[in-house]
Amino acid sequence: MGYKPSYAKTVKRTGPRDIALTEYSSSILSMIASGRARSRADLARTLNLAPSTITIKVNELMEAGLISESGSGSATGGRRPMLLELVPDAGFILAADLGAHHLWVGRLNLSGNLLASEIRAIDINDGPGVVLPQAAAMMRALTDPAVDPPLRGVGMSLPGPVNFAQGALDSPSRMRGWHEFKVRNWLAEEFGTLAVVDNDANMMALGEHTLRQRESPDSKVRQNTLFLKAGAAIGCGLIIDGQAYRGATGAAGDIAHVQIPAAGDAPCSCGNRGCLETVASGSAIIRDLAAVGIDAADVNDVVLQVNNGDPHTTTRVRTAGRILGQTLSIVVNFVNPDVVVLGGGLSQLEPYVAAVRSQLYESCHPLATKNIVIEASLAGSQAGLLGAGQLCLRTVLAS
Amino acid sequence: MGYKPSYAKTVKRTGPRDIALTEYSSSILSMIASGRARSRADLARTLNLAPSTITIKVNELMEAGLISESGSGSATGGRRPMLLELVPDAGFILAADLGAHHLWVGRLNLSGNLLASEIRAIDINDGPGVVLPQAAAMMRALTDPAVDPPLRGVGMSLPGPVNFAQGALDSPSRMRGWHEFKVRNWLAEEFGTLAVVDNDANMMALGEHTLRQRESPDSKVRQNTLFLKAGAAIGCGLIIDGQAYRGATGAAGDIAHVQIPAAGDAPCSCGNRGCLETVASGSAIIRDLAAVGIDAADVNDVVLQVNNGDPHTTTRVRTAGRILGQTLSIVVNFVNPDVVVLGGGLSQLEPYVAAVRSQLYESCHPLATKNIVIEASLAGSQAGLLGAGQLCLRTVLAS
DNA sequence: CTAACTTAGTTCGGAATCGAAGTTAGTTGC
DNA sequence: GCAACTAACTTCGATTCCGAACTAAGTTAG
Repeated sequence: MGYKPSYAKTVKRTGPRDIALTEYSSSILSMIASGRARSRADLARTLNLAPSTITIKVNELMEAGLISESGSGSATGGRRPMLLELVPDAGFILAADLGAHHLWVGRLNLSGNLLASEIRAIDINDGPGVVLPQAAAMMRALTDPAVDPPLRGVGMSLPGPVNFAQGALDSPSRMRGWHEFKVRNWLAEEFGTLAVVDNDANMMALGEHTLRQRESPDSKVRQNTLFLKAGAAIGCGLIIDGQAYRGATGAAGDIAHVQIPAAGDAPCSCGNRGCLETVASGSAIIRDLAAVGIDAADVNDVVLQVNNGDPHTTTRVRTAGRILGQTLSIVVNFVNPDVVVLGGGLSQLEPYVAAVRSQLYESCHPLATKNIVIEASLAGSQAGLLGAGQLCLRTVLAS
Repeated sequence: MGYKPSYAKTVKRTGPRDIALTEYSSSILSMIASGRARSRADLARTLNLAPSTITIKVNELMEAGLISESGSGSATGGRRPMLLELVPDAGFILAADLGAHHLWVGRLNLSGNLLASEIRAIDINDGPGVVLPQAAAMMRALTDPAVDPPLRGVGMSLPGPVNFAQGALDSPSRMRGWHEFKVRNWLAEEFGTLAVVDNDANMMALGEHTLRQRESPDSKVRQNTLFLKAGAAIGCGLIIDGQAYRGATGAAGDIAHVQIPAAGDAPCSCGNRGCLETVASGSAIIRDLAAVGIDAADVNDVVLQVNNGDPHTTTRVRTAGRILGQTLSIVVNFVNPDVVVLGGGLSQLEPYVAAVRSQLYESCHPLATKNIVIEASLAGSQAGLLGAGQLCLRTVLAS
């Protein structure tokens, strides 16, 4: 056979009608799905293609039943654009957000909208042999083979360091039995479809970023987002140029296990001592509250107590925010993002967000905070599920 | 009028022969100049174009006198590639590396090779009105209008935070008179050509990265480089995907003014207290040595003393390296680069490099140091000049 | 040393993309 | 409420770029 061009540009695609689509067709689908472009003119700008080319491609995709027009947008001094969307029932995506103690699954249409979801308490330490079949069953419960459009892919968010290329966790702490278990392959075989897995912070970052892009498609310049997940644990996801940045070995975004002076030599789940996570995370707060006789089972309890005005808890949360802000400022200085988003359970607390924000403004170089936006997550607890769906969607549409 | 396509693909280019070159022609020139591709087959892979297209483009460029074949490379199991290079005298580039106390200028051919250079002591605090004309005169001294090929561009490395879009410094400490002075515009007007300026750490990072790419064109995967410049001051440049990463406001890479415990509340030139730079920089070492009666005028003196085996200085240098390594580990964990390069005067000292390296291995997450390379700069003191030339070259060839 | 394989580069017809000019449909300012 | 402007989208001929098949020139294994 010999000649296998890596620059191949023509791909076959199965869909409502089998039709040959060119390279750019999948980019177009990706752009529409992720909200990076909403009209033909948008597409021409974003993909750097001639408007005439876009017309042809869009017509092909519409004839193939993959996209459709969905009314017109608002004018900006000229003719108003025709908005485009993926035909919602040309297929669907299943997504799962796996935490230490919860399993949240959802179903999304090809526009990346969450249509249904289900949550259940689990113990991650039961290992993949128990947890993954549970997840699969819950996801299947959201489908009905008799009437469903085709399943296009499955995405899963995992609460530990993920080797993205392998589709597996790499030495996660507090996740017995998961080390190097090929989660992605398992999902792909189980559902007989494309699957993607990534670290929860990355997924949440992507989910949040996509949501923000859709909310304000005008401000297309804000493409560098730093997402900090502060729940029971601390994690960080980075979006550079609209895409998840994973670094050389997929470890990028680690910030929880930085040694900080305020932590003294408190032992950390990672095996080291004095990590940020032993002071600024939800677990650390809960531990410290227990020491003074205040009972909180999980981060939600902490949130409740602060909302009820408990002064001790509020002070502790504020301290955690300030310390996190100090460490985060190093990273913000270095990465110089457009947006810093605070997610995870603690981000629901205004005192926490305020503490992080003010500490960032104090500790960062003025140039780094010049036009920065520091806000709590818009996606909230859905961020992980949305991100897992979004990453899956992008992968599906790009393949 | 009216229709100004931003996706325009056909550009005119002045050269030995005026000829219309397509979009890809400039990419080809860039790739060859930066060493990212050395043969037609390389170009096809790197640019994701069909080999046939490359043939056509390369022939055009050769007819236009911009590139030429330069012998054949070594075979890897098949026919050996014909190496391509920019015709050295189709033009040249001037570069300048400006420091607090030195001004180093150089002349490069279109292959990015340094052909001649000149260094002089200056005082940056004389301001742009004095220093820039000096620089221009020194650069002119490297040219001979009678016999030279055309000057294609000028690049300058600046020792402070640069707003890249503006081409000016933004609130540099210890650089009286430079704030918001439009250095790039000044150079462009002075030489009547394209000009680029950037922060010294970014320039050095690019110079080093380019050099490494040429040394081992086989390992094309190492595209994420973190370059740490440790001289009198500390700076950091980041190469992501082969290109300088500057962040939202051009402030990316700042690491010198992180507050660290070891610094206590030592005052820093930035106005804050307790910055990394007050402990781990060359200036800090010189200051501390003076306090115990050891005289060192600049970083070179420190280097000499360590090489002469002065135990006190060596210990101090090792301490600086360890402290730097601690802070750097936060960034290395977060960015997860393929390569960490140590540059600047202190990087000539094996004890310094060893201290940083061992501290990084100790403090970083194992996943982040899995395949990492931590080395002293190959470009050495030329890094800044090479980088300034390289960035200029890339800009020229891409325009 | 030959056969099988691998990699580099070329040729040429056909398909994909472009660019200019035009149409449609708004906004803005007087 | 009209003229001038701006933006979105389409049409169609001209051009570019691709892909398959080919030549060229090496390596490897028996």
